[in-house]
Amino acid sequence: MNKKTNIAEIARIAGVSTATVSYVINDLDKVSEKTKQRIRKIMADLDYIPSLNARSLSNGQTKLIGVTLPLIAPSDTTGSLLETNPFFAEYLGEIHKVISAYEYDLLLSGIQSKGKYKNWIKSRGLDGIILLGYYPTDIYEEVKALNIPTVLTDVYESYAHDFHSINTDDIEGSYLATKHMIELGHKKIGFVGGNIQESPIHNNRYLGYGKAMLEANLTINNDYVFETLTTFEGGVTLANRLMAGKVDLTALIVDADIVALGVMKTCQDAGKKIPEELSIVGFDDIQAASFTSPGLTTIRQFISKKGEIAANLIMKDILANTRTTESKTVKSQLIIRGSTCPISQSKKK
Amino acid sequence: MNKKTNIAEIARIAGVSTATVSYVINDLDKVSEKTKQRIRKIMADLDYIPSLNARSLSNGQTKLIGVTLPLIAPSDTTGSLLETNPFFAEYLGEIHKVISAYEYDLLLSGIQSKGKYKNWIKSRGLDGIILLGYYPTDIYEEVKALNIPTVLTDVYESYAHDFHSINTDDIEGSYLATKHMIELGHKKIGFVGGNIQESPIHNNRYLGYGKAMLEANLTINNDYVFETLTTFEGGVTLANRLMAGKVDLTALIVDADIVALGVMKTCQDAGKKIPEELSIVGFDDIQAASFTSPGLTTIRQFISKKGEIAANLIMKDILANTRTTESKTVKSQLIIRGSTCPISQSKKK
DNA sequence: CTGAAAGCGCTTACAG
DNA sequence: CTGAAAGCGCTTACAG
Repeated sequence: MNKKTNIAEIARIAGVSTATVSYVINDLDKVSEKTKQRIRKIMADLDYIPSLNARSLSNGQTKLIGVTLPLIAPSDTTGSLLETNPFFAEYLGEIHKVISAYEYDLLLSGIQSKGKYKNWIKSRGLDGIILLGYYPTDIYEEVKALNIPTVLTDVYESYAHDFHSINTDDIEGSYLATKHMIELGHKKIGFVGGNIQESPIHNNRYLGYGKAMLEANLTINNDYVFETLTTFEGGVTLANRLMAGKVDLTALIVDADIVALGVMKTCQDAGKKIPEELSIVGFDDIQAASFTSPGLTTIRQFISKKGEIAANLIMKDILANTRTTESKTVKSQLIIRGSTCPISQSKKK
Repeated sequence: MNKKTNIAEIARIAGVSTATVSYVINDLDKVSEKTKQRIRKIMADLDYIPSLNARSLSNGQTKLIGVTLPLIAPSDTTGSLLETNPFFAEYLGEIHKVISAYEYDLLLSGIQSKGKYKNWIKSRGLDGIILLGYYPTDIYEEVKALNIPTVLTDVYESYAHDFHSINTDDIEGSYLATKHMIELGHKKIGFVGGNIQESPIHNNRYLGYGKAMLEANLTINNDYVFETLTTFEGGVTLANRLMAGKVDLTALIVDADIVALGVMKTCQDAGKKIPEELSIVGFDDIQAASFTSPGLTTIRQFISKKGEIAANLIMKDILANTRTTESKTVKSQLIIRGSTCPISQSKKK
C-alpha cells in the first residue's frame, strides 16, 4: 500500500535533486529558505521520515550508545541482574534522559563472552559505550582497541585511566558512615563488606572504615570484619551468624544497602530491636532503604548523577569527535534515618 | 591504521565475489563447505565483522526491538520512572534475556509526544515494539498504522485486541487477596487503589475486592474505599489520613506494593503494630516487599513472565513475518508473609 | 556451486 | 544556491 517514501521520491516531487533534499533534512545552509520550506512541506505531507539506518551507513554515525551491565557469574544474565539490583534501573534511566535530548538512543546489553562483546559493538556500529562495573581485563583491551568514546563506572583498576572513569567517593562515604557511629558514641563497630581482597570498591569502603576508626583511636578488631555476598541473602546469613555467635557489637557499617536490609530484617524478625540493640548504616541509598521501619541510615550514592555524568562525557566526545579521558569522583552523603541511634540509648535495653 | 575491512576486501583476498562472502556470512547452502571454511578463516584472521547497519539497509531488518515505558505526566521522563518503579527493571531485563538469544537488541525509549513516537520507530526501522502500560489513544492509532509486530502490556481498552496483549489477572489477584483477609476472619476490610474510575487496571483490582466481599456477604462500605496516587508517598498520605480519622478497619487491601509499603512504614513509625493492629496485603510483589519486617503479604505478579511472553510473541511474528494478535493473561498468586494475621490475634491488642 | 550487478536510502565532495 | 554521481557495506534475484 504505502511503499516506503524515500529521498528520491521527495526529490522527484519537489523537482530538485536528492542532494538538495538531503541538505534540507540536515538543515544545511546550502539551500534557500524558500526551497527548504517547500520541501519540508512535501516531506510532511507524505509523512516522510528519513531512515537513520541509511544515514548511518553513509555518514558513519549510528547515534546509538551501548550501555553494558555486569554479570557476576557466567550463568547470570542482564535480566536477573536488573531484577536484583535496583541500582541499575536508576542509572539506565538517567543515561537515557541525557542522550535522548541529543536524539541518541540507548542500546542495552549484558556482557557477553570475550570476543563477542567487541563484535557486538562493531556490528552495531555504536558511537559510544558506557560500562557499569568491573569486568575481566580482556574486555578493556578489546574496548580500547575499538577506540570509541567509552566511560567506565566504578572501576578502580589502573587501566580505568585509559577511558572516562566515574567513581563514587567510596573511602569518604565509608568514613562518614563510621564517623557517624563514632559520634553517636559507639566503640564496638563492625564492618561488613563484599570481597574486600579482590574488589577495589569494597576495599575502599573498608579503608574508609579503618580511617575513621584509627582517627578515633579505636582499634580494628579482626573479629569485627565480615565478608558477605552483596545480596539480601548475604545479609540474612550474616545476621544469623552474628546472632548465633554472641558478637558484642553495637554498630555495624554495611557496605551495601541490600546487605544491610537483609541484616536488619533478619534481626527484627528475630526480635532484636533496631537501632536500640544494633545500629546499622548502609551504603548506596537504594529506594528500599527508605521503605523500611526504621528507615535505613545510609551513604547516598548519587547514582543518577553518575549516569548523567557518564552520558555527558560520552556525548561530549561524540559531538566533538575527540577521545579524551576524564576521571570524575562523585561525592557521597550521609543520610540519617532511623537505623542508627546513640550508644546511650542502646544501653537502655 | 585499520581501515575498516568490508565484504569486498574479504572477497578480494579469497578470490571470490562479494556475493559468495555474503552467502558465507548468512550460512546459506549455496556455497561448498570447503569454500565456506576458507572464507571463514580469512574473516577471522582479519577480525572482520559484518555491519548490521548495511545488512539492515538491504534486507530491511534491523534486529532491533523498541521497548517503551510509560510516562504519567508530561514532565516525567523514562529516567524518573525507571527510578521509581522497580517493576520496570525486571520487565526490561527479561525481555532482553529472550531477544538477545535471537541476536536481537533492545532499544529503550520513553513515550514521546504524539507524532514523534511513530517517527522514532520509523526512523530506526524497528522490527517490533513492546509497550508497557497505557497511553493516549492516538499512540495506538499511530502504532497500528505502522503495521509492525507489537505487544501491549497492561492495557485493557478494546483496541488492545488489535495487538498482542498481555495482562495480569487483576480481578483474580485482588479477589485472592481479599479472600485471604476474609479467611483470616476480617470483616472490616478496606480497599486502597489508584484511579479506580479512569484506570481499568485499578478498576479491575477493585472489582476483585468487591467480588470476594460479596461472596462472603460482606457489604462494601464506601467509607472503606480509598483512592491514592500509586506512589510510596500516596501510601504515606493515606496512612496519616486513616490514623487521624479513626477509621476502624482491621484489614487493608492495597492495590500496589509501593503504596502498601508507604502505608505500612507510616503506621509502624507511628507505633501502630503491623499486622496486629492492621493487616495489610499489597499487589505486585516488588523486591522491597520481602525486605521489610514484617514482610509484606502480597499478590505476586509474574512480571518476568510477562516480559518473557511479550518477547516471545514479538519474536514469533518477526521470525515468521506474520501479524497475529494474541491475548494472554498471566496468573497472579498470593504470597503470604508477615503483614497479615488472623483477626483473633488483632483483637488481643 | 559461484558471479555480475542492481539496489537498499541516504551523504558528500566536487562542480557550476 | 543547486545538481550529478560516487560511495557507505551489505543482500538478492538472476544467470550460468
